[in-house]
Amino acid sequence: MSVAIWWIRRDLRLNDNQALDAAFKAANFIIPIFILDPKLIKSAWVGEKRLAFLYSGLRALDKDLRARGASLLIRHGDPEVVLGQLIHETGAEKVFAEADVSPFANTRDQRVAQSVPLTLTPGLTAYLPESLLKSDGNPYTIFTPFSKNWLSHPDLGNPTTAPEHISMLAGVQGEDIPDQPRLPDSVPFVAGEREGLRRLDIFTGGLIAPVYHYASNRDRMDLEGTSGLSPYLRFGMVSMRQAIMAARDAEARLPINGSGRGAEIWLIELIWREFYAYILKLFPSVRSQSFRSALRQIAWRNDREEFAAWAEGSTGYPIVDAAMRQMNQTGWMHNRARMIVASFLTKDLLVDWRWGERYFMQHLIDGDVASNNGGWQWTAGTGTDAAPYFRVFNPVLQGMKFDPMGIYIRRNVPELVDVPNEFIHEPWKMPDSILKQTACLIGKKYPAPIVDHRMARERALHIYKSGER
DNA sequence: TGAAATGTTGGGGCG
DNA sequence: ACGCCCCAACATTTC
Repeated sequence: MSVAIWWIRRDLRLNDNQALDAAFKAANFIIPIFILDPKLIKSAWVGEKRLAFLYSGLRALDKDLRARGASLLIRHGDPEVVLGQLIHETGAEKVFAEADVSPFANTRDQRVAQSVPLTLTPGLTAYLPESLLKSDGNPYTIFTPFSKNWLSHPDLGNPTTAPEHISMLAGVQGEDIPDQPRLPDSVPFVAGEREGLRRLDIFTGGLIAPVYHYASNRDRMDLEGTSGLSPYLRFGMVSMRQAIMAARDAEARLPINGSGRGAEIWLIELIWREFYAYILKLFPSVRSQSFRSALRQIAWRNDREEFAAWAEGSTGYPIVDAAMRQMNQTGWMHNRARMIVASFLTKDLLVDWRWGERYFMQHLIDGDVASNNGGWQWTAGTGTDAAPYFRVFNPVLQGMKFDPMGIYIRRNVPELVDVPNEFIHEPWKMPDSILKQTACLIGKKYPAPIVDHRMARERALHIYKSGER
C-alpha cells in the first residue's frame, strides 16, 4: 500500500491537473487536502468575496471528488505542520502540488520542502517560467518577444482528464468547509470546475461562439464581450492549457476571414496572463516596488479623501464610478474599466499604484497577485513593457468610445439613469433646463468631478517627469 | 491597450 | 476663371 497527498492550493479541478495526475500515478491511495492557512485567509489582501468564492469552490470540488469515490480533506494551520502531521498519521510517502509564482507561495513551499517530500508540478501556467529565457539566458522583460518565444515553444501537451475513480485513504479526520462568508446574490459567478468548463465551452465552442466577436467586442463595457473566465483561471477551476487549446481550436475552425482573429486575440490575452506570472516568478521584487527603477521617486499625492472617493465610486466621472461600483457590488470589473480607473487613480489623482493594487485585491474575486500587479504597473507606467507615463486615459473619451450609449454607466450608477446620452459621460455640462427633468442635481445627488481632468493630466505629466531619473 | 497639439491637404465658398 | 481663405479630415509629432 502506498499513499500520496495531493496538496490543493489554486488548482481546484480534477481535469488536466498535473499534481493530481502525478499523485495518482505514484500511489494506490490519495489524500486530497486543502489547508486553510491563517496567514492567507486573514491577510489584509484577501476580501470576503474571493474567500467566499474559494469556499464555494471547495464545496464543488468536494462534490466532484465524492462522485469519484473520494472527498476533500480540510485542515487549518501552517502547511508545514499540517502536512507533517498528516504524513505522520497516514504514512504518506509523497506530497504533490502545483507550483505557484508568488513570493509568498515560493517562500512557503521552500520552507515546507525542507521537512516534507514535496514535488511541484507545472499547471498554473502553460510553461514553467524558467523554461522561457532569451538566447543570452536572461528573462524577457518585454511582452512581444516573450509572446513570440511562447508561441513557438513546443510540447504544450494535451490536457488530461480526471481519473474515473480516486481511492482515498479511509479514516482521516478533517474539518468542515467554512460556510462563512457566503457569496452574495450580487456576484454573477458560480464556483466550480463544471461551471468553468461550461463557460469555456460557451465562449469558444461551435461556429458562432462569442470568441469570434472578441476582437470588436472585448473593449465594450456595455456588452458581454469577454470570456468571464478570470475567477476560474484564478482558482484553477479551468487550466491555462485547456483555455489555450480552446483558443487554438476556435482559431483553426475559422481560418479564413476576419472572425478567426477574435480567437487569436483572446490567445494573446491569455499570454499576457502567462507573462505576468512569469515576471512575478523571475522578478519577485515587483510585488513591493516599481519594476522600472527610474520611476521609483514619483511624488505621489496620496490624498486619503480622494482615494476614498475613487474607491466608493463617487469621483464625479461616470465611467470611473460605474466601474468601481461594479467591482464593489459584483467582485468583478471589465478589463477596459480596470485600465480606466487605474489610470484615473495613478495619473489624475496621483495615488501610489500600490494603494490601488491592494484595493483591487481586496475586492476582486479573480484577484491574482501576478496579473493584478502587472496590470497596475502597466497602467502606472512603472512596469515591464509598461505604457509610457504620458499615456493618460481621458475618462470622458474612454466612456464615449467603449460605452457609447452609457448603458454600463446607467447599470451601475442609478442616479444617472435619466441623464440623456448627450451628457451621460459629462453630466456636469447639463444646462439647468435638462437638470430639472433628470432629477439629478450635480453636486447633490451625484458629485461634481473631484478633479479637472485637463489640469490633472498636466499635473501628472509634470510630476512623473520630475520623478523620473 | 492614449490623447492633445501641431502640421498638411484638399474641396468649396466667395469676391 | 482665378486666387484666397476657411476648415474639416487626416497625418504626424509630442507629452
